[in-house]
Amino acid sequence: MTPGVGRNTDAPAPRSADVAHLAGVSRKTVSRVLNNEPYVSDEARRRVLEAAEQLGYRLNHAARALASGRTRTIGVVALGTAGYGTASLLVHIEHAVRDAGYALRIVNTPDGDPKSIAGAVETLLEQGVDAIVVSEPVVEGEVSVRVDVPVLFLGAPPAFTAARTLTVDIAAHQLARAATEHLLDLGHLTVHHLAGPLRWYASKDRLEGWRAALTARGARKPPVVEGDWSPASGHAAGRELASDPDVTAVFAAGDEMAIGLIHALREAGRRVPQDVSVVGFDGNSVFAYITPPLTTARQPFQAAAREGIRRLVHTIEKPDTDLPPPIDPPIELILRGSTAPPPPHQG
Amino acid sequence: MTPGVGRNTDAPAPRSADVAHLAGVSRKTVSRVLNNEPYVSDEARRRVLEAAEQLGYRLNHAARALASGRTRTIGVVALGTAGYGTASLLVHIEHAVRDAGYALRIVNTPDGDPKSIAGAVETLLEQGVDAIVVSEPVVEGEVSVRVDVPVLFLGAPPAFTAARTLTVDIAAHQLARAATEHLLDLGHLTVHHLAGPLRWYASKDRLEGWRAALTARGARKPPVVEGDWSPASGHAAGRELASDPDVTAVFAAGDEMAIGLIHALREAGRRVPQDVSVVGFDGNSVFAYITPPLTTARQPFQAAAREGIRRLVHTIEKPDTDLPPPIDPPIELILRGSTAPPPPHQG
DNA sequence: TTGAAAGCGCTAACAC
DNA sequence: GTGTTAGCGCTTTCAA
Repeated sequence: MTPGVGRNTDAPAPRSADVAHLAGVSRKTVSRVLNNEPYVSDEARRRVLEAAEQLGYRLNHAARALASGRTRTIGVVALGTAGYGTASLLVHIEHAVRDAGYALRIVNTPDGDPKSIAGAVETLLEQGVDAIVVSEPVVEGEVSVRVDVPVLFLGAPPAFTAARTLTVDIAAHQLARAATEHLLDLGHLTVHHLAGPLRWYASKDRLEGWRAALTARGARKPPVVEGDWSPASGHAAGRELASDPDVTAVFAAGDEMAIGLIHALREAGRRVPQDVSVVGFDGNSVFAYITPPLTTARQPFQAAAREGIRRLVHTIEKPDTDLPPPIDPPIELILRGSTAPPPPHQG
Repeated sequence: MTPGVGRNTDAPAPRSADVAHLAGVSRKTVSRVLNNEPYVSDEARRRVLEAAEQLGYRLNHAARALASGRTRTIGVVALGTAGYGTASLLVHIEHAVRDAGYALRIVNTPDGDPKSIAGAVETLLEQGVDAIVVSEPVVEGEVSVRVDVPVLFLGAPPAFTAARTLTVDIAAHQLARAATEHLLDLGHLTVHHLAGPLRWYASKDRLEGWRAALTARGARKPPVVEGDWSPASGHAAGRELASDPDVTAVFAAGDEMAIGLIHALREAGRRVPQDVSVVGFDGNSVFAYITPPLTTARQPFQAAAREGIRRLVHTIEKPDTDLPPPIDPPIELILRGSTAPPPPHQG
């Protein structure tokens, strides 16, 4: 029963013609069966499947792509290095893509500036993809590529123009706002913000959510501190903020920066959460097990990936019909131990 | 200068024949230039490149693959969910693959049992790849697939037989041994072990490194506790171990399990590192910023990915020449604050 | 150093 | 329901 057993290993791989011959049908019928097309008798279908199995037949995707003009592959431009966020999003994208019956090509771009993104897109287009996913691109200038396949921008507005452009929000703005409001609700007079690199769209988005919350409550808007997503940058920011006694609450744009920040605060003798409250951003569950457990805003990576790929595949396969209505991603703030009411006011 | 500007967007994409025509050469010469083959005059090369640029020409990989039988693509069977280890390895593989001039296809397999791996390999083979990378497969039964491309097993022995099989070690055994020895050197009478799922090869490898260290020193071998890589499983294991006063040192097979473990120990009133020392495994730098900072064994992901892809590409391109000699991956134990000498003996 | 012809394995369009 | 014919865009002979 093991496919290929007994077949001479040096023999050329079987082609659809071999299957057709063995099944006693034409190549076209084989093709129909393999593509689940209608108008094939059950009997023919059965014989084809049996013959394919018996020969250990594997369809040649390159030939199919060449003949059909479609690759059944989705390309992803992944951003940044091995952070939890990127990795998590990628896993969910892979899953959604495979569920949809597509293959996945990935190109990573350590820095997501327009030029690198353009290069990555160009690479994917040349490799052959039916659509492209760009995750959280950095905004800063225009990307100029000729793109004739649909493009999905995850968690950011379009960074370049394509034939068909889709956008799926990851609700970062609302999450940032919810995180900030949580701190204000606890009684903090204001909330400081440790942002990601400000040239990243993701950073701006979170920053605006934070700012919107402060504006809505009429709270003072302290200057923003800029990090680079790394725990080291959070640590550096923490040293700075620790020296300012007015700082009682900080919203960090990433969990890892939050961890570095908390470490610096404690080194400076400021307790978390008794003296300073900290909220992170991402939702990595490992930070539930540190001391103090990190309160954080969970990004709905899975929902966003599913929804995005669903819309993308729809655009590939039924370009003329309307897209299904968007599903709003869930907003989830995970309350743990790093936040508390502010310390009593020290005249 | 922008490629494609001014070209009618609805016009068919230019083919190599169009480039040949514009450059005044044959299609074969265009092909030679694009593949960096010898025997092309500088003049012809220049004209071809210029024409390609002018037309915004993009080579069709599907056609090339069909004609040449080579895809210039490497497929990766990625294991597990979004852990730091997997993600980090993947990023380094992507980098190495791209440096080598290859494209990347990825199939993820949440559980790495033989059947899932066989399915993933089959999928990649059908999509078309020149080689396959299998990262840290689980051992448990045989995988039966007919594989006629070279396969690289990263951090584990071959999980199935292929035409050509390569192996690159991630030095987990040595790292586990070094981690255990570090604890013994501090004066601990023995070291407990929190392992990953024992059906994973990676778990067994680390377990054996731990056991080898104990054997070499003639230390008692306590029963192994089994986790599932998650911080929650580390936490559960920690509750168990905390109740045993003989436990003064634990080597955890993953950083995240170590974090959960430490949390449980502290909840039970056992201080880390004063009462119990803990060493993790992976090397995620964020855990340098928690309290206490985690001592851990850093896995040489980058070195292993580079070395593995280098050997794989050699096997694809020069199958008849000898492989370059293997480069031993570096062993790196990162000493931080979660380890200390054992507490004074309590008669 | 270059080119002409043949064909990679599949699907599209159209006949039956 | 099924088969026939003609390519998809490239590389591979092999000849010049």
